[in-house]
Amino acid sequence: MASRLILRIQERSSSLTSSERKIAQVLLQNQGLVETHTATELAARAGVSKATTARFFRSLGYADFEEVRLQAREERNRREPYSDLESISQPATFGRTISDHLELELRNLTRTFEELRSDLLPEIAQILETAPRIWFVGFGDEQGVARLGQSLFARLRHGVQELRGEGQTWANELSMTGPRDVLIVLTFEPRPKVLRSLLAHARTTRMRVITLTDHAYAAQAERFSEVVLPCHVASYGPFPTHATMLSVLRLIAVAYLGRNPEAVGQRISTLAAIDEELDQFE
Amino acid sequence: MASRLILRIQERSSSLTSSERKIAQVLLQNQGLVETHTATELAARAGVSKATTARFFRSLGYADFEEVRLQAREERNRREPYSDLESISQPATFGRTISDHLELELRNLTRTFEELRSDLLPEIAQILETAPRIWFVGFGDEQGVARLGQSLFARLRHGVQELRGEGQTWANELSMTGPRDVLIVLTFEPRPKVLRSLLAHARTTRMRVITLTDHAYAAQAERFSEVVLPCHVASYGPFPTHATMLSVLRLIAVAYLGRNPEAVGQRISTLAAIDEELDQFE
DNA sequence: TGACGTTTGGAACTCTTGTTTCATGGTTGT
DNA sequence: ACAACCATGAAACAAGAGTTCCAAACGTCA
Repeated sequence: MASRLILRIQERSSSLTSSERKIAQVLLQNQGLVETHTATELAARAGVSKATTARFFRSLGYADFEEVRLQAREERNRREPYSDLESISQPATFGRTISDHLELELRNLTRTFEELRSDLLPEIAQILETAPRIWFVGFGDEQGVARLGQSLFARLRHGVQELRGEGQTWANELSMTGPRDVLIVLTFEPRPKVLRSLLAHARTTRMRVITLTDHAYAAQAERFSEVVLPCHVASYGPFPTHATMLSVLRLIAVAYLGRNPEAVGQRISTLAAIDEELDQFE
Repeated sequence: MASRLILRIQERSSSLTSSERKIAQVLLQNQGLVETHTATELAARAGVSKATTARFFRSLGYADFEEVRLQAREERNRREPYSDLESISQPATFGRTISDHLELELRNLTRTFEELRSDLLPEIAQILETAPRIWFVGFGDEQGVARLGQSLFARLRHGVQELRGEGQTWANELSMTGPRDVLIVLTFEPRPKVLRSLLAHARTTRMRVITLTDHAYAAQAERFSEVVLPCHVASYGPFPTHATMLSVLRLIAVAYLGRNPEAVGQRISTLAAIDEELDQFE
C-alpha cells in the first residue's frame, strides 16, 4: 500500500522514541490508513499529539505530511490493473420426446427472432434509458418471468421494480408509478381481469407500455402498448413455453447494455462490491 | 470503493447538470478517488469550481463533504485491504445483433438436449409421482425460474410449493418438508451461502434432490443430488441465459404428463373449474 | 542534588479546505 | 422581448489541518 513509508519506518524502527513507536504501530497495522486519514486523526489513534506526529514524519525524511500523502497516493495509482468479469462459457458435444421438445423450442425461438424488427431494439433501449422507473408485471406463470426480468434489469439501471399486487395491494404499488415510467407487461393466456384495469391506470398515468405476449394477443396489445413484442409459443399439451419470452427479455437487456456499456459496467461492478460487502455468496 | 455514492450518482444521472456530470464522470471513472482526494482536487480534475462541487455532494443528499468521505472510508474498512481493484473492462463483444443472440440460444438448447440422457426423464417423472410434496428453490435470478416452475408443476399435481425464505423465514417453511419430498434446486452463479445449509437440511430430512445447474457446478451438485441436469448457459456479457433451464423444466413437465395423462387432464380441468368459479379471468 | 539534553504536549500561528454569498450568463416560457 | 429561473464561478468566510514555538516532564551523569 504505502510501501516506501513502511520501509522507512522499519529502517528506523530500532531508533524510535516511545511516542513514535505508537504512531509506527498504527501505520504498520493498517497500511492503507495514511492514504485516507489526516495526520491529526493518526495522532488521535496513536494517542499522541499532533506535534509529535508532524515531527515523526519529518524525522523520516519527508518535508511535510503532504509529501507523505502524495507518495502513498501515487503508489496506489500505479497499481490499478483490471479485474475482469469474464463471461462463462463451456465447450460441449450430442432421444424422441426430447428431440420433439427441442425442435419445438428451436422453431419458436427462430421464428420469433426472424420476425423481430431489428429497429425495435434501439427504440426500446432508448425508452428504457429515459424512464424514471421500470416496472415488470406478469400473472400466473408469467409472474415468475416478471420476477426474473426485474432481477435481470436491475443490473442495468436503478429503479427497476416488480409490480406484484400480492395480497391485492395494487393501489399501494401503483401509487409509486409516474409519467414516463415504463411498464413491461408479460402475458400469455389466460389473462386475469385485473390486467385491464391495470392498463387503464397505466394509460392515465401516462406510463409507456411494452408488451411481450403471444401472437394471438399481439393485435389487442397494440391498442395499449407503445411497443409489442410477439413471441411464438406453439406447444403441444397444456404447457406454454416461456423460453421464448425469456429469450426476448434477455435480448432487450443485451441491447440496452450495448448502448450503455460504461454505465452498466459501472453499475455491475458496484453491485458486486456491495455483494462482497454483504458476504452472502460463496 | 464507494458503492453508495456511486449508486446515488447513477440514480440521479439523468437529472444532472453539465457541470455535475463532469464531476460524476470523474468519480465514476475512478471510484477510489473520493477516498483519497479533497473536494478541491476533485473540482480541479473535473474542471469546475469548488462551489459547484460542494453543491453537487449536497444535492446527492449528503450533509457535507466530510460525510461523503467518512462513508467511503467506512465502506473500505469493511472489506479486506487488498481485495478491491475497481474499474471494469468491457467484455469484448456482446451479441450485438439479433442473429448472434438467436444463435447463442439455439446452441445452448441444442447442446443441452443432445447431452441429456433420455432415460433420466422417466426416472425423474417417477420420482415426482411418488413424492409427498415438491419444492422449488432458486436464488437471485433463479428465484423467478423457481416461481415459474412452481406455477407450471402445480398444474400437474398437488403439493407443489416454492421455498422462498423471504424475510429469512426458512425455518418456517422447512418445517413443512418431509422424507421423500422432492427438492428441485435451480442454481447458476453466484450461489448464496445459505444454499449449503439448506442442502444439509434436505439431506437430514431425506428429501430427494433434483438439481438444474450449469456444467461448471454439475460435478459438485452430484454430491448432494439424486439427479443432476446440467444446462448450457454460454453467453456473452453479464447476463446468463435462463431459457435453457426453463426449457428443461418444461421438458420434465411434459414427461410427467406423458406418464400420467388422465390424472393430469383431470386436474387441469378441475383447476379450470375453480378459475371459472372465482371469475378472475377474461 | 543540580545541570544538561531529550522528548513531549499545549497553544499560537499559518495555510488550506469546504461552504456560503453574490453577481453573471444562459435558458425557458409567456 | 421580457421576466423568471437556474446553473455557475469568484470571492468572502469559517473551520480545520499541519507546523512551530515554548515550557514542562523525564532521564542521565556528575
